[in-house]
Amino acid sequence: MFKINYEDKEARAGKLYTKHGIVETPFFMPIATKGTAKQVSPDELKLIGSQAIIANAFVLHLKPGLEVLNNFKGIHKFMKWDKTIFTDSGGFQILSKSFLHKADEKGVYFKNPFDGSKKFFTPEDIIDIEEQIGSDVAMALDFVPHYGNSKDYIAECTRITHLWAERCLKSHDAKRQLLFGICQGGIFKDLREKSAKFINNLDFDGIALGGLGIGEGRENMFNTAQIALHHIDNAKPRYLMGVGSPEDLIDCVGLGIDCFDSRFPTMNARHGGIFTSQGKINIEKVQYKNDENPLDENCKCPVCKKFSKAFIHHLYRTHEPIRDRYGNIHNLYFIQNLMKDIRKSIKNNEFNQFKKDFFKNYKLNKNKNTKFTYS
RNA sequence: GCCCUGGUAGUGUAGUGGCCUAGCACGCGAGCCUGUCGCGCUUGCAACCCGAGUUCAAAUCUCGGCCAGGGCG
Repeated sequence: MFKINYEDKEARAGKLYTKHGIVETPFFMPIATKGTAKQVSPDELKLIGSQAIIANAFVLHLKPGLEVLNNFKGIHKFMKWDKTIFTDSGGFQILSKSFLHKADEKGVYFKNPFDGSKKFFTPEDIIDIEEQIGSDVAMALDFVPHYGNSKDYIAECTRITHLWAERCLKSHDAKRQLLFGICQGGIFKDLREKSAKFINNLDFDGIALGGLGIGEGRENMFNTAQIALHHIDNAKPRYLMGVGSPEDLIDCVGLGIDCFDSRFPTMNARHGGIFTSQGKINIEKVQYKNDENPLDENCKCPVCKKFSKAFIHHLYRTHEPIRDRYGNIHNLYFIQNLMKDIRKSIKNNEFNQFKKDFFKNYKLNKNKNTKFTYS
């Protein structure tokens, strides 16, 4: 169940009710594909302000496997996270050469990257796995095309996504967990509209926008999200999968998105990219060698409370493993704090002013439309 | 004093006459990362100990010097 409590133009603040608690929206989920956020413990995630995380059903089904998870009566008790857990279906792994063997409208042939074995999964299989894992919110299996695939191909992926969506819904036990559907369509207006309408018309508990943030660039992403949102019920929670960066989160909340997840904060942290109120910096640069200030002057995270830029810089330069923890904790805290501020500003009807103030200080990267490819 | 061996980016190395405007790794600099298998990706910087020869052509061969390591006295 989802309830909107405040609206400020398109932006909304509300509550998503799940079996493991209420999630205040809009919110961001750290990624815990294998049942843990990289380098950060559940207790720390709570301190950081995370209300929910997202794990990966397909990956967990490979390791540790459903038998183990069933012995623990589900993922929550296994990983010791008693708040909300989403599970991604594995649809995104279709983009990955190391996972995908082939896919057609019957289902997906996934490779097990650990031992090379191939196995066929129907949408029903995936739903069954997600139910057994015991997440609070399951994601439907979708067929994610690469950015840059032909329109014909993307139309076909979208068609299959729709077939799968219906089958996921049909086989899903609504009493056990919430189920979100995912629209596709690439950045093609007609395909995206059609897909948003189709998924919206099914009885999902939430609607996700999939296949974005994969190289199309900010402008295409915003335009596409906006197009899709026109055809999605206002009352349903909207989830933009795979986003993202501080700047994208703010802008997308402004479009009316309630829910996000992304590896962006943690992946950046592992590569030296640190979020600050002035913009993203690379902590490995020499200019921080003697900098006694915290990573971000305005941050109250445990890392900023204690350490200097110079020390963190040193940890990165010397490849000390703990640098990943500090970087991840800071970046995740930065994002959770941002979401908290965003929620507050919506409640006070000051979202636009908040956004303006944020971008006054936050320097955007020069190259915003860099393409990258999954392998 | 004599003999041997070796001197290639900051470091470690590849290269024994033309394929070397010298390769690789680490380093240093710049950029990137968006439903994570990934301490990753892209790109730039930086060297043939010195001198004289041989040769159409030398990091590579010869001679002298300097330096380092080893052996003999």
